[in-house]
Amino acid sequence: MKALSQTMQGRLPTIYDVARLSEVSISTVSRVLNTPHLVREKTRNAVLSAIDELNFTPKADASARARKDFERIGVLTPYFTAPSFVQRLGGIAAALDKTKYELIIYSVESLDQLEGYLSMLPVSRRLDGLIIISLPIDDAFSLRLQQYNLETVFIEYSKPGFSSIEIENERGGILAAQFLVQKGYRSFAFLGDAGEQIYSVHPSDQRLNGYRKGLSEAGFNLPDEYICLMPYSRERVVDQAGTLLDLPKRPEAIFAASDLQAIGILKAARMRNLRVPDDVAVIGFDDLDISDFMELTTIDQELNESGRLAAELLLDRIAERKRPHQNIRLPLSIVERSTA
Amino acid sequence: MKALSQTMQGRLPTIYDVARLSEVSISTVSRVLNTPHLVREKTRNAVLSAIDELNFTPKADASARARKDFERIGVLTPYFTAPSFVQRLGGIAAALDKTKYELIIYSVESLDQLEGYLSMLPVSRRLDGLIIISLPIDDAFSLRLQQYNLETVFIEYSKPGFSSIEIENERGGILAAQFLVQKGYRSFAFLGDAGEQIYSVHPSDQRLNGYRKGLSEAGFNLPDEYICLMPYSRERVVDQAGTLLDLPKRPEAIFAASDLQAIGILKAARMRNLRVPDDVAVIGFDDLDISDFMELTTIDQELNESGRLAAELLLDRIAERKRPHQNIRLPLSIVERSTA
DNA sequence: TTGAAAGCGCTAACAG
DNA sequence: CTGTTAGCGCTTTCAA
Repeated sequence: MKALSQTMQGRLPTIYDVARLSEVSISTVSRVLNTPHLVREKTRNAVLSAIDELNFTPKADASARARKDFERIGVLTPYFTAPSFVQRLGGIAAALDKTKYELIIYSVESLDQLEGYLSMLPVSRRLDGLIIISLPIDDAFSLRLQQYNLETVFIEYSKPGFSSIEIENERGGILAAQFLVQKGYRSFAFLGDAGEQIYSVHPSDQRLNGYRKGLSEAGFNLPDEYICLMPYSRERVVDQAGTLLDLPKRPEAIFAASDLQAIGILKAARMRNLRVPDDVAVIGFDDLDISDFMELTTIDQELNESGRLAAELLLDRIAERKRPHQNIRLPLSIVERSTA
Repeated sequence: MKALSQTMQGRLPTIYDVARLSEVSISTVSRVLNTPHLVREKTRNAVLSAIDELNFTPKADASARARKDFERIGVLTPYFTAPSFVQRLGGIAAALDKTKYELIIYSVESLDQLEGYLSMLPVSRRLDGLIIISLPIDDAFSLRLQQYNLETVFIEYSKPGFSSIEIENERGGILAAQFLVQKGYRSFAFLGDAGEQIYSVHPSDQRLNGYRKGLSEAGFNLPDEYICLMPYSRERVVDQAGTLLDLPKRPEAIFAASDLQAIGILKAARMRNLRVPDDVAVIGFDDLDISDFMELTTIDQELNESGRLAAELLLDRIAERKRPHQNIRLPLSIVERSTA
């Protein structure tokens, strides 16, 4: 026993281990497992007790079972630790919680890595389902997913033939504009993403379009100097927000394409001793958990719910392949707090 | 193509078929499946299209058999979406990133669930290693982990016979006290956890002890009315923080056991139109990503690094079982920003 | 970046 | 009845 645990070094026991312990050949062990009636009782019992002692399970069993059902759901996501992604993951984890499925996270940090995953995940096929967050997938890859029958749900993206959870980004921009106008602000700015990250979805532009549209419907326009598009990076948010605040004619209200950017504006405002919302009003987009703490007025896009729904859709389809695909649009709503 | 389908005559395709069709060796096919980044793009594409053409899927049991390990690292964690845990996870994910290991997250939300995982994980044994975050494990379970040879590293907890990453919580409290005293504040309060969550680690008490010790060494004391212990819940943080601020003699400085609680105090202060740090100074503990945005003065406990180190320790031991266990104490440091 | 070759854990044909 | 041995399809050194 002691000797054995040393030779096994943390591996699972194999029939070789059982054979050694019971002093027979591996064939005999195999026979005990498969055709026990062909083995003399005495030998068989010796083998069986060795099996017990080692807590042996034929690896093939596990694998054979696994062929029907891996009990694994994968999530392919960029910016794995950014708050908005975490909240979606939280929703997914919650939906998977009481099920048999494990949650595997594939964190994507480059286009290469994304393509690597998309090449191998469907083929190696050790997943029952896949959730892809905020990642645009080209046809070649989505075809693969279908060909290999890997059930997939998209969040913040969609593709014919797949279920998806999305929001109406343009509508969000319109909502922001309407809200700010109705609150009485008269000049408007926008802080959004420059969107140079080619491999991930960037809804900032659509939000900007909606914002512009909403403003113009109300008779306002959005001058180019009041539009600040920046690469997504925490450090520079505050600086960039500053440029908007330091404009000769400071805008009365700023719509940020994300809460993190809105919070950056708040910080920049504080550094300049500007009062929010009196000197400058700020509205964000996301409604992160922290936004409540910040008293940030924002647009709730139900991040948690998006994850939970995606997982539920996935599980439903896995359980019953004939269930139709669904393309869900989550509602957006203004959460009025104290920054606008 | 026709020739091929004849040679295959009704069998399922294997990597040999793929190799023949794409005119490479089986090793290369295997690499495309498992480590695509190690294969030249042109070769990879050739193999992939052969795979598609044959509709090849690797046999799970054959792979499982040939694979010497599971290529899976599990993380057992409570509060999976709380910022401090996310940051640790981020560190772990970063350390695992260029390796072959997948990251499986087991989110723990009750004592029952924890015990379930601790019973199953070592036995079903489909992990190469396990990282346990902020969860106290009793002897029966830790014995199980060792018995089944599941390599494990603890974060924010330790156990003889295991590697661990910890910080000196009491020292953190002392640091906070020294810092506040040296900044000239004269009356002090504490906001921490009531610690009723029996299944997870609660370092708040030790931080309080250190705080008390540091204050008393400087000749100050910490009256009971100035100690507010509350159940960990986002909603109530602000209310509870409020009670401290509404005290007849408001404390000049408050040390919060976590940044989230500190931010709660900030919000409560803002609601009362109190200036920070002039009317009340606030220092937190953690140094979350958002704390920088909040300009929160706090104690950095290197959350990212804790995750990264844990993963590295684990990988080292997995690669070489004889490597000694390590019990690492991460340094703490004051990050002075504008709230104290 | 690739290929040759030696396993992985197990089954099954064959010999004794 | 039992042991030897040759695969199964795949992964993984090791060299080239």
